[in-house]
Amino acid sequence: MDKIYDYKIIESKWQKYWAEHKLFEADNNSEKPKYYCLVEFPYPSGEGLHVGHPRSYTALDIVARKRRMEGYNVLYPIGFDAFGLPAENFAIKTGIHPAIKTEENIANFRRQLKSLGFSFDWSREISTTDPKYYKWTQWIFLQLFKHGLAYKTEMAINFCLDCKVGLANEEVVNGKCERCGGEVVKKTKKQWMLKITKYADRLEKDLDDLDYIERVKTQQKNWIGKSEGAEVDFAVKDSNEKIKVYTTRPDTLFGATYMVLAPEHELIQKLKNEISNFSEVEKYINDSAKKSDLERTELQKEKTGVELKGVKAINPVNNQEIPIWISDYVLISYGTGAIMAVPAHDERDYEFAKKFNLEIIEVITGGDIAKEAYADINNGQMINSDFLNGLKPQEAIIKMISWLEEKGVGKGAINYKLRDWVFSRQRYWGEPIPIIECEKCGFVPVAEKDLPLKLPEVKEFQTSDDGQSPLAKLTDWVNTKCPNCGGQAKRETDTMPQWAGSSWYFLRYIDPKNNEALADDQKLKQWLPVDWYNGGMEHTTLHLLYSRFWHKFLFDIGVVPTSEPYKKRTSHGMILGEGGEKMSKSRGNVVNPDDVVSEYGADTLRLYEMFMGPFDQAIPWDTKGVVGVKRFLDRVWNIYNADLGKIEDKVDADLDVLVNKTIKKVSEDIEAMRFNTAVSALMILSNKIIDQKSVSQEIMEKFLILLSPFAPHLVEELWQQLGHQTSVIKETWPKADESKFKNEIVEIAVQVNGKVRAKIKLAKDATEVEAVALAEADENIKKYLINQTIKKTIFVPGRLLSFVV
RNA sequence: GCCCAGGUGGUGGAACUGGUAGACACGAAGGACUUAAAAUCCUUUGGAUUAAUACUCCGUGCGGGUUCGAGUCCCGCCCUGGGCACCA
Repeated sequence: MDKIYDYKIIESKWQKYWAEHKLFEADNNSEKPKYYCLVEFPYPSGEGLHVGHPRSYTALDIVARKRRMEGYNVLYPIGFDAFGLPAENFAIKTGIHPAIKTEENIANFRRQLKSLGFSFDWSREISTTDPKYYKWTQWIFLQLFKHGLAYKTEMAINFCLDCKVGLANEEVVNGKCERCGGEVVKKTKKQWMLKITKYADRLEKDLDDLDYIERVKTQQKNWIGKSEGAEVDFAVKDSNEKIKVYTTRPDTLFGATYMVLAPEHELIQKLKNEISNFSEVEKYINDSAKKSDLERTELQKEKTGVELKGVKAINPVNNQEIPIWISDYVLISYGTGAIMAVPAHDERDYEFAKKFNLEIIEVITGGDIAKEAYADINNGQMINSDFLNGLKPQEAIIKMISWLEEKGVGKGAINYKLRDWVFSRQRYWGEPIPIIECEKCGFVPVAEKDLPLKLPEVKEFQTSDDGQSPLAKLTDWVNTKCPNCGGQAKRETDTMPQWAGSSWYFLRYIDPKNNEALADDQKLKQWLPVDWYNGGMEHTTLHLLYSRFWHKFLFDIGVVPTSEPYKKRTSHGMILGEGGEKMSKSRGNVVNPDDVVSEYGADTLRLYEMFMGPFDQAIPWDTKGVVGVKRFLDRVWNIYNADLGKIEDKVDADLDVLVNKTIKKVSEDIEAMRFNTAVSALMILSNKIIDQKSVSQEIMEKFLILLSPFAPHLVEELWQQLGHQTSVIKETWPKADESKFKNEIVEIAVQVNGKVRAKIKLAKDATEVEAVALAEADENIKKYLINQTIKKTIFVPGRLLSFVV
């Protein structure tokens, strides 16, 4: 009687076995080389695991399992990033404390993750909401504060009207809130900020030495937005004031015919008395302040502005008097908040100058400035530019910068688009910011011995209408003594953003129970850096950038031994709904992993997600494809348990060649994240075994080892059936014997004038002479070669033979 | 507008540094088993032509080019997805 592949029994049996034998626990005292695999820990939402999660987790599970068999001491941990809005919103609706809901969700996630058989080291599980964990999140914040990298400032921030919460620039997408899609307006608020800009240079430069996929590197570089140029001072006529501008095109200085200040520029108020039309100017300033980010970017069709009448600026290169305007196309937050306008060679300035009839002076040849601005920096030569005339723009830049420096009116300068990180949230479910504000002493950190500063209990979780955190209502908690002078003081009531806990979690896995330090020095040295980190593209400019920043800071103060956290970063594509659209409850196309596991088994789900398509690409879910993969596993089971094959003591040259090729292919594909073709290679091998009706024990074992990272439960069961007492994890990953397929018989193409006219079979390492002889004997080839002279013969061993006649 | 990916059968996708396009899988069609169905197994499956799974022709978004040979390289376009966006 055939034995049935009962995946439910098999999968729970082996999950239990792995846990009981602690097979996946990383060893802190091992002689083996270490390997640290990391996946982004999930936010434990109420909906449970998404089928997208296992895509990433299975991929690195495969890597982790392969590394163990290659003799590494592997750390593959998991935890939960559990602070955040959904649990809080649920609390607002139901009154159930976020901690309770979060605990429940984590339990569900843990169950789901375990049901998929990932080789996580569960003994190191962490949650960012655990006070023993966030003690160290707060501790890092205090170090940032002590080193002047955390500061509170009044500034215009992005404020989501729906969430009633301040947002980091990174969290605003197309003028809308990244999380809820609500309208985002500018609001002036006192906010805690982190000086990530201080690290802009290193965050960009150090990317070069990292093994990150190229897309991630370019996205981070674009976000950091480094640009090189010059700062130039323009004097204000009859005044001691100067207008400092940043430009990437100092070569065009002779073409600067007017200046534009951002409406928020401080100089406008200073020059109040000299500006004859100040009421008009003031009106413009107020109008643009009212605009939301969305309006300001949407209204980009028509430029607006007002001239500051009564004041003029002086162009330092030619002492020309030029008008000063204000306009909201100049941003206060970039560069110096003021520009020199060169309408002939900048599109925006051109548009503005045309609208307000301002002078346009061409200083580079090559364009037609009667029609449009000519911004090409690589062509043309300088004109109307005194000492720059005749130079190419790139040469002119160098000459101009040294001229500016010589005259003391400017210098070479670098600018970044990156802005400081808004770190306050007026929310309950986050880490309290451990700062006390004392009337006398200012901002005083909570003493390190008093950490963690626990999140107090509240009755209401709602942010107040004036945008205050729910903590602000707890007067007993808020009013406290200054740790410094003992006087009356108030606690900070804002909490940290969700990105805080995830900025360092990979360090805690290394030593998750340590209460004396965020992790032990020796252990950090043992495990860092993370060797391979996989996660979503959506975290490239948020989590990934933030955690690199924190890590660099921790490195600078001697807490961690490496300047970068992650050696290698890869990214998985999204899994879309069956119609090719994003999975969402409203579309009703959500696939629940629990259903797939119960209907087809964990091994099928894992294998399907690896097989469905290129790992880094977005792919729609296809239940039919799941069925196909399940059939494959059924057949593998039936090789031994039904009559599809026999295990025999035999030598089979064909299978021996194929198994060695498969070893090579699967090994290489896993490293290159080509899981789909690795699975296909395994299918080809199994089809061949079934085709031959029998297989030797040795080849079957090699096949099972190759399959084991993908479908570990099934393989463990079969491994046991083959007579083994220990887990397949204890085996050694096989090496391909390339000599086995060196002189395999292959079919090669014979071309005449580039067209395939015949196929011939010969040994892979056959010589050209042998190949030509065989080809010329072919009837069809004869037809093409008759009455022709062969001009040239091209032979690619193992591939093709080509005659040119 | 700029910066990344990408465009291959009915579908998801393969194709090493330019070397047999369509691996593997899904779907479909036909057959076997079955009282029947499901499951399973076998065969076929880019298009045209054909008795033929012989030969030939066409075929990797479009138009050119380089080459004995182009899905792959070069030039010029079109389209899709993602990122950035008045960043001076």
